[in-house]
Amino acid sequence: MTRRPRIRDVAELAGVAPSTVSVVLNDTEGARVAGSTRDRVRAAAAELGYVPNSLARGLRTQRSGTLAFISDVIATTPYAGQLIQGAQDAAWEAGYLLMLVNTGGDKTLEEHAVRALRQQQVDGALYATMYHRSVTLPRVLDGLPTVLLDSRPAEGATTFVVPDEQQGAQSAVEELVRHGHRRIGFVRDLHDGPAVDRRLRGYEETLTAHGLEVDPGLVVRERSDSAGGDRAAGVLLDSERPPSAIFAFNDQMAIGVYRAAAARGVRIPQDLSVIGFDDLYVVSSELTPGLTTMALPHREMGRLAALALIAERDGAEPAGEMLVPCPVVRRGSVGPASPAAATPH
Amino acid sequence: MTRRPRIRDVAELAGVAPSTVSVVLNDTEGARVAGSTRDRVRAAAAELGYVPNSLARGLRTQRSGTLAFISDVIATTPYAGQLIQGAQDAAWEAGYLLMLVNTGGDKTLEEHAVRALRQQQVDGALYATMYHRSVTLPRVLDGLPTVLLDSRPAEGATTFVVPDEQQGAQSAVEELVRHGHRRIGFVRDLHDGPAVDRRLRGYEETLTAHGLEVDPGLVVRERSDSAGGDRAAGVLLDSERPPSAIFAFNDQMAIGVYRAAAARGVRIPQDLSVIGFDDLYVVSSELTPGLTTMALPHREMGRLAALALIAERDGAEPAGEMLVPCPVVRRGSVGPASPAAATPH
DNA sequence: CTGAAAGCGCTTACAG
DNA sequence: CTGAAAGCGCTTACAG
Repeated sequence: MTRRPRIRDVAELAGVAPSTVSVVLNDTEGARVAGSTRDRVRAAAAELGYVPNSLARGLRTQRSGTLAFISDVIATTPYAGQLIQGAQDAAWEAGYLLMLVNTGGDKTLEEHAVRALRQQQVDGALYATMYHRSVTLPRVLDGLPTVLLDSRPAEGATTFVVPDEQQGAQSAVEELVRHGHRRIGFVRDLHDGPAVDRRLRGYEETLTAHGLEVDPGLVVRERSDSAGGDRAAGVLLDSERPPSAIFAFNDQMAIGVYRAAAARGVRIPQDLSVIGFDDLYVVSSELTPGLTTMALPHREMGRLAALALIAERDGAEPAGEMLVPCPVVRRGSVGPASPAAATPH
Repeated sequence: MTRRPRIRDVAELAGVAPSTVSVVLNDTEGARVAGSTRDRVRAAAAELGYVPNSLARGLRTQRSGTLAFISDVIATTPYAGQLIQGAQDAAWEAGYLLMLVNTGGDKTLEEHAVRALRQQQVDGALYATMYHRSVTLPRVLDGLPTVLLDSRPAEGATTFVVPDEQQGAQSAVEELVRHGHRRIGFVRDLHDGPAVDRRLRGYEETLTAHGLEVDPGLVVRERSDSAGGDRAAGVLLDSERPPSAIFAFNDQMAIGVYRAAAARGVRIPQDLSVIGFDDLYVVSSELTPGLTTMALPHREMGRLAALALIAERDGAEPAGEMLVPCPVVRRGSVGPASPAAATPH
């Protein structure tokens, strides 16, 4: 393998100075180069297969053309890929490449990693978390343009991109109301957090907006896994006045709702409508009937975050909170409310 | 934010030349520097929070300290994370950072991306695919140390890291034989490929090794999704002499096996044992009973690939084929063979 | 044991 | 319209 050509090789072949090659290949503003010279330079570069060395360029311009993608354990979840994909696509279009680091939530590793990333002169950082939560940025990130992905800053005014949880919950409930449901249960996570808080608010406000009663007895707290969903739905289905529809905090809990229904001979969607959240596709598409659920717009979030980061790096004002809408994905778990709804048989 | 310190700043503070700082901080071989000088340099570096600029270093040393991770659509599958995580961990330990590019299988994009990556002077490339298959490396990669991840080279002697499919199938069948099964069905993918070919061979050879009949009627070809698994298992369960156990090509097909069994009143594992492949955890752990399956060692594969790549970059001979064992993950779908096995009731 | 010089491969004022 | 020079921040022979 022969050595890669340098700018000087192109200059010699074209019979010009290296600086002229640089100016031509970069289309430098305000530099006047004769058309014939341009052509000669371009031809020479093409002939040699010249590709500029980004390290040398970065050293000179103080821009590396790379962005850090730092995440806790995100890359190991099924969603992560979309977040990365979206960020990468937007970065790519703007001429940036992503340097990836997964910290596994280890703060010491995180600090070392950020140091290594800064050493590589990344132009900015995307800081992503596994699910929507509140975080404190590590100090090593100080001074580097940073955008949070799927989390919000516990302090400070860092730009952040998160799903519009409240709108998602609102759309979910409206989907049910539209099908005639009037008593709608909500099986929620045990713990509070940005996601559950906003989904709960969206649920309550939408009920109110439609003149429906907000019955605390219809909201059951449980662990946010399928077993928890099973138990929570059990409480609802076994109550005096069972709901005709259940909105599950997430798809894992929705699996449990299916189980609770099956155990009681309650059919979905004939006797009970179910709507989930997250669109964990391996789950939602494999259930019978398929689960109607709110999708988390990970790809779009990744795109927007990268775009915002690049803009800030280029001097734009921090964008602050960026909410990305969650679209409904209709499968088969929502049907019309029937008078006999949720009555065990 | 004040400008980051350069090596000259450290040198001035320590009262030495920049070259001495470099030698001390890099622990350069064969360079004799007085202990007291070393201490002064280290103290000065620490005081200023000095971090060398990798771009400048890379320009000089012709090593960027970065590795490319190129994949088709891998980052969007649940497995991808582990592959990346393993590669990243190993790279990190060796002082490398990963630059990620997802091509989505687009060859034009791939070519541009590789060019950009080479422009960034990556020291080597990991080329990963979504599932075990045969690939032809793009020419733009010529001359760059490369290791294939989860795929094998259609031509050439590129080092590649893949799961040991045959051993996996062997372990799966032995797990069933150990439980007394003698008639074991195999529901396989419609198409041939490195994975299915080797799993089939492992299945057949293990049966033979145990003196069991290899009945072509026990191998059913279908689409490798749950619907396909459902149909294939149906054929097996409805046959004259149904098997007491089914080995599914992958977990998606295993879901279908569960469905076919349920539809016929065949209980798992009492009447029928099932073992899958892939350990698609969202699936395998949510089924009832939990699915016993062969895990794809993605994390380990990522580790080994990165290690092999770095070794080659450092002058080692290409390692060729690297097989990584697939461990069995026991849940609840394998039980003892019973005489009444798989008899519908 | 330590320092001065050259050079990695670019880009950017600055001359002409 | 084009070229010569300086410099980005390091490391590496080479002197001394």
